[in-house]
Amino acid sequence: MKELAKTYAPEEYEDRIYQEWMQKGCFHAEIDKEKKPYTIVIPPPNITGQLHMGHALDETLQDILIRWKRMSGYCTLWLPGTDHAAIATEAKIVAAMREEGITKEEIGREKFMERAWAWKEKFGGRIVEQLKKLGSSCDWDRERFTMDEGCSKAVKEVFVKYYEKGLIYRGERIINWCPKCLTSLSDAEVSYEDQAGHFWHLRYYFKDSDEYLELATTRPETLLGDTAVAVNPNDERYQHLIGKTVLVPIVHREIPVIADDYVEMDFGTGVVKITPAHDPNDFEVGKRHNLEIINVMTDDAKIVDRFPKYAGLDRYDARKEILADLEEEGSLVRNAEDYNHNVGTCYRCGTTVEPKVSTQWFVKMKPLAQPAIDAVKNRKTKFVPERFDKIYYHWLENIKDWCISRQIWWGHQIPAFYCDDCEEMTVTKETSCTCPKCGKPMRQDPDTLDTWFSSALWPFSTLGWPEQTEELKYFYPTNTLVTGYDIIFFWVIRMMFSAIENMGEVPFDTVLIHGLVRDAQGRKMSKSLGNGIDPLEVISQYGADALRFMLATGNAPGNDMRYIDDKVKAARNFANKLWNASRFIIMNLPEDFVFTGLPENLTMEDKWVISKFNQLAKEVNQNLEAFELGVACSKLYDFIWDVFCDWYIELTKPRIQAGGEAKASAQAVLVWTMQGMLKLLHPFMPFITEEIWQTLVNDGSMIMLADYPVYDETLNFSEEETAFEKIIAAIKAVRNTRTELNVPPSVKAKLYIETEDMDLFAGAKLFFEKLASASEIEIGKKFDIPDSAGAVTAAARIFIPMNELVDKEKELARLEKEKQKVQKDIDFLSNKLSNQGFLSKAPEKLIEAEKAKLAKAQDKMDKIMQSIKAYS
RNA sequence: GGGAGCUUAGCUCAGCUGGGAGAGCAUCUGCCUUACAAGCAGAGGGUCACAGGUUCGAGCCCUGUAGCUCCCACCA
Repeated sequence: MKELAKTYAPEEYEDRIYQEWMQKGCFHAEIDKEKKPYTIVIPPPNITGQLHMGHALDETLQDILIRWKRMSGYCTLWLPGTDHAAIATEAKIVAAMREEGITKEEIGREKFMERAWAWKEKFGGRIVEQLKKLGSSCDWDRERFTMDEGCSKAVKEVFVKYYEKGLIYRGERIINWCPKCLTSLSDAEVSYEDQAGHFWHLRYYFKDSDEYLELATTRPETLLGDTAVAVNPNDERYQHLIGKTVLVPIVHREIPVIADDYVEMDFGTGVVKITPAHDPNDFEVGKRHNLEIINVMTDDAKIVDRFPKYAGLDRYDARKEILADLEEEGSLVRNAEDYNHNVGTCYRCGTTVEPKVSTQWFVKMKPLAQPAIDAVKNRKTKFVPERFDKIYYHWLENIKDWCISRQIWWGHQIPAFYCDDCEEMTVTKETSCTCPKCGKPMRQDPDTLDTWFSSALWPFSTLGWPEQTEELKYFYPTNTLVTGYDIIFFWVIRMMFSAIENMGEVPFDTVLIHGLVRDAQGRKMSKSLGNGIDPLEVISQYGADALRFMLATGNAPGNDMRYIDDKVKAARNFANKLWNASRFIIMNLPEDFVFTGLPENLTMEDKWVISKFNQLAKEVNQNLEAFELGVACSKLYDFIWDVFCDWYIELTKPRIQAGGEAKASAQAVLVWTMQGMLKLLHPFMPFITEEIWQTLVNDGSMIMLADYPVYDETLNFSEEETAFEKIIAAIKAVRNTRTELNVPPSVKAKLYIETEDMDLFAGAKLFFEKLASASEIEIGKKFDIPDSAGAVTAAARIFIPMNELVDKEKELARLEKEKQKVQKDIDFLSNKLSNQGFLSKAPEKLIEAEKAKLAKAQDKMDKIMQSIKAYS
C-alpha cells in the first residue's frame, strides 16, 4: 500500500497532478456521439492581464461545472483562450515604447504590429499558465485567441454580412472620445461617475445692447464652439427673444437665440448655450436647427489653432484662462457655485471622455436587439439568478447604435477600402482590392474594430465558424456561460445578438452570473488602492484546493463576496481533515488490500453512514443542477467532517482494533465511503481528491475520469438510519451530562441504559465505551440506581452512578431545566396539532412528522419525570 | 430621475418551491482519546432592519418606511 505524506502539503503534488492530467489528455474533448455534449467557453482573459481574484472565482465555478459534467458521463468541452483587448493592450505597448523613447507613429503600423504580436507571445502565455495553477481542466489543444486566423475570418465574415444587410453603416456622429487613448469608445466603454464641479453663470449680451441673457455652464471652455443659445419654446420669459442675436463672450461671435423642447424651463435660468461639437444633446439640437458645428479641441483635448489665444492649452487650463477673461470682460456673473455632476470616463484609463463629432462605423442595434430580448423572454437562455434578465432587457430596450471603429492599430482592421481618386468605398473579405470604378488600388480603412466585436463571436468562432465544422455541429450551442455581472453589457448581450443573427440560435442555455470578490472591508479590489489579493500567493500558501473551496462556499449566485483570509484557512483546514481521514484509512489497510465492494454483513452504523452518503449524493447533484454550488459545498463539508470523520471513523475504531472479519468489513465500508466522498468532492477540490484517490485506489485510474456518484435506491436504509440516530443521541446526552458535571474523560463510569430498544443498544455497547467514557454497560427495561447522574433522550434513560461526584441539588436543577425545555416543545407541538386550521390544511406528511415529534418529546418527558421523582 | 441588491449570532455569510433559525471564525469550559491541536468533546449567543398585510403557519410571499451598496439615465 502506498502512503500519504504525514502532513497536508498541497505544494508537493498540485503541479505534478496537473502535469499528469495534461500528459494523459484528460482535458481533451473529442466528439463522442454516444454521449451528450456539455460545453463551456471561457470568458477570454486579456493577454495583458495577470490572474486576479475575479478570474479565480470565474474559473473555479466553470471548472466545478465541467468536472461534474465530465464525471457524469457528458462529452465535456471547456474551450479556453485569450482576448487581444485592443485598447488596453495597445496602451501598454505604447507605454513600453515610451520608456524606450519611441512613438508608434515613428515606427509605423507594420513595425508596431510586429511588436504587438511579440508582446502577445510574451504575455499571452502568462495568464494561461496562471489559469493552470487553479486546476482548470480546459482543453488546451483547442486554445484560441480573438485575433487568430479563425477568429479573424469570422470577424470579416460578420462585418461584411452586416454591411450588406445594412446593419453596419459609416457616418458622422457625436461619439465618446478618450483624449488619452486617442480613440472613440462605445457607450458601454464609458463609465459615469459623480464628480465635484462648478456651475458658472455667464452673460451673453444681445448684439448692440446692454441687455443680456444669463445662463449657466459646467464647461465654460466650450463656449468657443457655441453656435446658439436655446430656450424652451413655451417659456414666457423668453418668448420675445427667440430669433434675436447674442454674442458669445470673448470671441464675440453672433449666434441666434433658438427655441427647443430640450431646454428645461425650471432648471437654472432656463437658458442653455448650445455647443454641437462638444455635447451629445447640443449635437442633436444643432441637427434640428441646422447649426454650425465648431470643433474647439484637438484629439488630445487641447484648444485648436482657430483660437490663438488658447491654442495648445489643455481643456482644464483653457477653462482657467477663459474664466479669467470672462471675469475681466464682465461676462461672468458671480463666483461659481459648487455642483456635482455625472462625468463620463474611459473605462480603461479613467480619463474624462470628450464628446466628439467624427466619422465612425456603427452597428445598427434595434433590429439585432429585439431577437435577443425575445430569446431570454422565451427562456431560450436563462440567467442565474433570474434578476439579471431585467438588467439585460433594460439595456437592450434602450440601446443605441454601437460605435465599433477604434482609432488604434492593435485589433481587427476594418475590411473597408477607399479609392483616393473617386472616393468609392468597398467592403470586402479580401485583404486588398482595386477600385471597381476607376481600377486604382484602394486603401484600407486604418481603423480597427472594438475588441468586443470579436469576443461577441467567441462561442461559435472558436468552434470553427464560418466553416460548418463537426465541432460546431456537436458542441454548439454551448451550455453554460459563467461570468461576472460587470460584463453583461460588454459581452453577454453582444454574444446573444451576434449568435442569434449569425447562427440562428442562442449561444448558451444558461448564464451563471457571479459577483465581485471584494477585500476584507468590502471594498472593490483595485490597483490604485493596492488592496488586491494575488490568487497565486494564496495558492502557494494554502493550495489551490483551499482557494477554490473558499471561493465556491458560502455565497449565492450573483452576490459579491469578501476575501477573508480566515475563510481560506478554514478551507485549508477542511482539506487537512480529509487528508488525515484518508491517512487513517490507508494506514490500517493490509498491504495487499483490494477493494471489491461493500461487504454482505453491514452493521447498523455501516448502514447509517451509507444511507446518509446516498442522500448526500442525491442532494449534491440536485444542488449542482440548480447552480447552487455554495450549498453543495457546505453539504460536502458537513458530511465529511461531522458524519464521516467525527462519527463514522470513531465508530469503526473498535472493529479495526478487534481485527479479523470485523476489521475487514469496516475497512471496506470506510474505503467505499471515502471513495464516494472523494468523487463527490472532486469538482470542488480536484488536486487533493486525485492525490488521495491514486494512493487509496492505486489501480492506475484517475478520479477525474471516475463516475460521479448518484442516488441509489438499494442503498437507502432509512429505518436503520433512524434507529442508529438513537444511539448517537444517547452518546451525546451522556457526554453532555458528564461535561456539565465536570467529569474528565479519564474518569470512566458504568452506564445503566433503560430502554425499550434493548437489542439496538445492546449492539452498541462498544460505542458507549469508546465514545461516552463508559467502563461497562448494563441494559434493561427498568433500573433504579441511586446516587447517579442522568442522561435522558427520547429512546433511553441512562444512569451514570458517580457517587460523590453527584450533587443531588445540582442534578435536580439540571433535570428541571431540561424538563422546561421539553415542556416548551410539547406545548408548541400539541398547540399546533390541536389547531383545526393546521390539521385541515397542512400536508399529511407534515402532520405525521409533527405527531412523531410530539410522541418523542413526550417519551423524553416521561423519562425526565421519573428521574426527578427518583431524586426527590 | 429610473432599476436592482443588501439589512439574519460579536464578525463574515448560508438559508431550496412558506412548515419549530444554521455554518465558519470569535467567546467560554474541559481534553495531547494510538488520522488530524490546521485537532476532539461540550456551552453560551439571534423580537431574521422597522411597520402593516396575506396564511392554519412568514426569515422566506404582498404593501409601505428607513439605512447601506451598486447599475442605468442627455437636466446644461
